[in-house]
Amino acid sequence: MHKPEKHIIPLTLTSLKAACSLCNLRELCLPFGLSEHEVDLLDNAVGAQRRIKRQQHLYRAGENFESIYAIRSGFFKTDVLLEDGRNQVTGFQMAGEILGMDGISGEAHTCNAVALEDSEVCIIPFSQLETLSREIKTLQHHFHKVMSREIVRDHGVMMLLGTMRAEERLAAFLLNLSQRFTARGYSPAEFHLRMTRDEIGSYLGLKLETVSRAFSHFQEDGLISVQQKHIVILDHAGLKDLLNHQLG
Amino acid sequence: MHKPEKHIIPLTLTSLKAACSLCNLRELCLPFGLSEHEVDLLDNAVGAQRRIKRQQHLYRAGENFESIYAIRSGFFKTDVLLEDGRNQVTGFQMAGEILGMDGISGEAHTCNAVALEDSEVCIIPFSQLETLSREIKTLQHHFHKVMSREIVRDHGVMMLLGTMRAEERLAAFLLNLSQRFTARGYSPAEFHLRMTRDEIGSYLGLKLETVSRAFSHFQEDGLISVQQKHIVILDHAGLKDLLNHQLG
DNA sequence: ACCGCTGTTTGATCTGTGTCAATGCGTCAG
DNA sequence: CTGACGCATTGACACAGATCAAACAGCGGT
Repeated sequence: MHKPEKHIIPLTLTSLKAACSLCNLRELCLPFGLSEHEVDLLDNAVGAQRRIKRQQHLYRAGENFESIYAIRSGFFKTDVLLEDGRNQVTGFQMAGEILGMDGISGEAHTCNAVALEDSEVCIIPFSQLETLSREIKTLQHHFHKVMSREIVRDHGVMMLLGTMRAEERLAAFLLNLSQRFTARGYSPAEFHLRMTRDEIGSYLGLKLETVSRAFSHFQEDGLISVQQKHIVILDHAGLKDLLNHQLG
Repeated sequence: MHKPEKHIIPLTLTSLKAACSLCNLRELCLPFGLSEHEVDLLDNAVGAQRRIKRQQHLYRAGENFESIYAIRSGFFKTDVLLEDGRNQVTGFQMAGEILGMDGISGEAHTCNAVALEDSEVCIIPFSQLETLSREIKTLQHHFHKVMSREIVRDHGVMMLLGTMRAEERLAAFLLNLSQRFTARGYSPAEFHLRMTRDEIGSYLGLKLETVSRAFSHFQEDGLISVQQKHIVILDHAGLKDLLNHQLG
C-alpha cells in the first residue's frame, strides 16, 4: 500500500448508508437514474469520503490507480506534465463530476488532480464499481455515459485549442462555467473564479497576460464585469455571438 | 430505424463465429485478454461487418447511436463541425482501434467518421456489448480500459495543441504514427500518409502551409524524407529530441 | 499598520504562424 | 498525349498573441 491514509474520514454506518441517497448531487453524479434500492447498493460500494485542502493533491500522475472519485463539494483542476517541465491544465471539475478515469487504462494515474478550494470527494473503489456494474444495468450504462461524456468534452477542448482565437476561447470558457454553475443551482451570471489567470491560460492554451487582456476587453465592451476573481456576466448573448458569429 | 442498411455484409455462420477468434488484431482490439470461450461469446455479439469506401462516412454527427465499430482494416479520421463551418479533425484511427465511443453519452454521434482508404469494420451493437460485459469480467474491464485510453490520448492532444510549437506538433504526430504502425507489424520508419496536409493541419491546429513547411524543414535537417505522402523517418532520435529538448 | 508575497493589469516590442498568391507535381479522364 | 483538377510547395507580408518589463492590488503574517 503506497497510498497515504491521511485525510480519509471513515463514515459511521449510518452516514455511509446515507451517502448517495441523501446527497443533493444525485441527479448529476453516478446515482443518476438508479432506483432507491440500487442507490443503497452503490452506497455500500462507496468506501469513504476524503477531505482535500486547497492546493493539495487528490492524486498524482504515476500513482497507483485504485479508485475514481466523485466530487461532493469543492473545485479541482487536473493537469499533465511533460518531461521538459511544460505542463497543461486538462480540466476544471466541480461538484457531482467524476475524477480519475484517466487511470483506468494503465493502472496508474496519468495526470494530477489538485483541489483549488477546500473540497470533499467520495472514494469509489474501481473494482467495486465494476462488480456493481455487472449487477446493475442502469449503473453500468450510466457509467459508460459518464466516460463518454468526458471524451466528448475533450473533443470540445480540442476544437477550442485547435480552431478558436484567444477571445473566443475565453468566451467559451466563461459560458461553460456559467452553464455548469447553473446546473448546480448557482447564479448563471455571477460567480467566483477558483483558478488563477495562469491556470485559465494553461487550460486555454494562452499566456496569462492574454487572458487578462481578454478579460479587460470584455469589460470595456460591457460583456462582463471583472474584479480579480469575481465575474459578472452582463451580456450572455453577446458572449455567445463572439463564438459563432466569427464567420461574417 | 434511420440507419441506412447499404454496405452491410451479413456473414455466413462459419465466418461469423470465426470473426474475432481468427482475427490477427485480437491482441490490439476488444478480444484482448479473453479466453477462447469468451472470444466465442464476443463473436456472437459482433453482428456483421461493413465495408466503407474511401471518403465515405461510417457515421455522421447527429446520427442515432447504436453500435461502436472495431476497425478490421483501413484508416479513418474523425472530425467535429462547429455551427459556423469551422471543423477540426479529432483523431486518425487504424486497424484494431475502436470508433464511435463519443456517441454513448448522448445516444447520438457527436462527430463524423470518414474512411481515408477503403476500409472494413466490425459492427458491435452497444447494448449487446453491455450485456456481454455484465457476464464477462475481463471484457468489461478491457472495454473500460479502451475508453480510458481514449481519454488519455485526448489529453495528449490537448497538451500538443496547448503547449507545443508547430514543428514539435508534427514531430509528435510522426512519432505517434510510427509507433502505431510498428505495433501492427509495419515498418516503424517508412509509411504512407493516408491524410492530406490540410487534415494533418486540422488535427494539429495548424494551417496546411505550416505543415508543409515543417515537413520541408525536417527534410533539410535530414530527419525525414518526404515525397508527397511517402514518409521515411531517417532520424528517430532527432525527432524525439525536438520534442523534449525544447527547454535549453 | 506595515511588510512581503503572489497574482493581476497594462504597455512596448518581437516573432511564429496565418494569410494571400503563384507555381509545381501527380493522377485520372478523355 | 494533353488538359484539368486536387494537393503540395514556396515566397512575401501581416497580425495575433508571446515575451519582456514595470507597476499595482489584495491578502496573510507579524
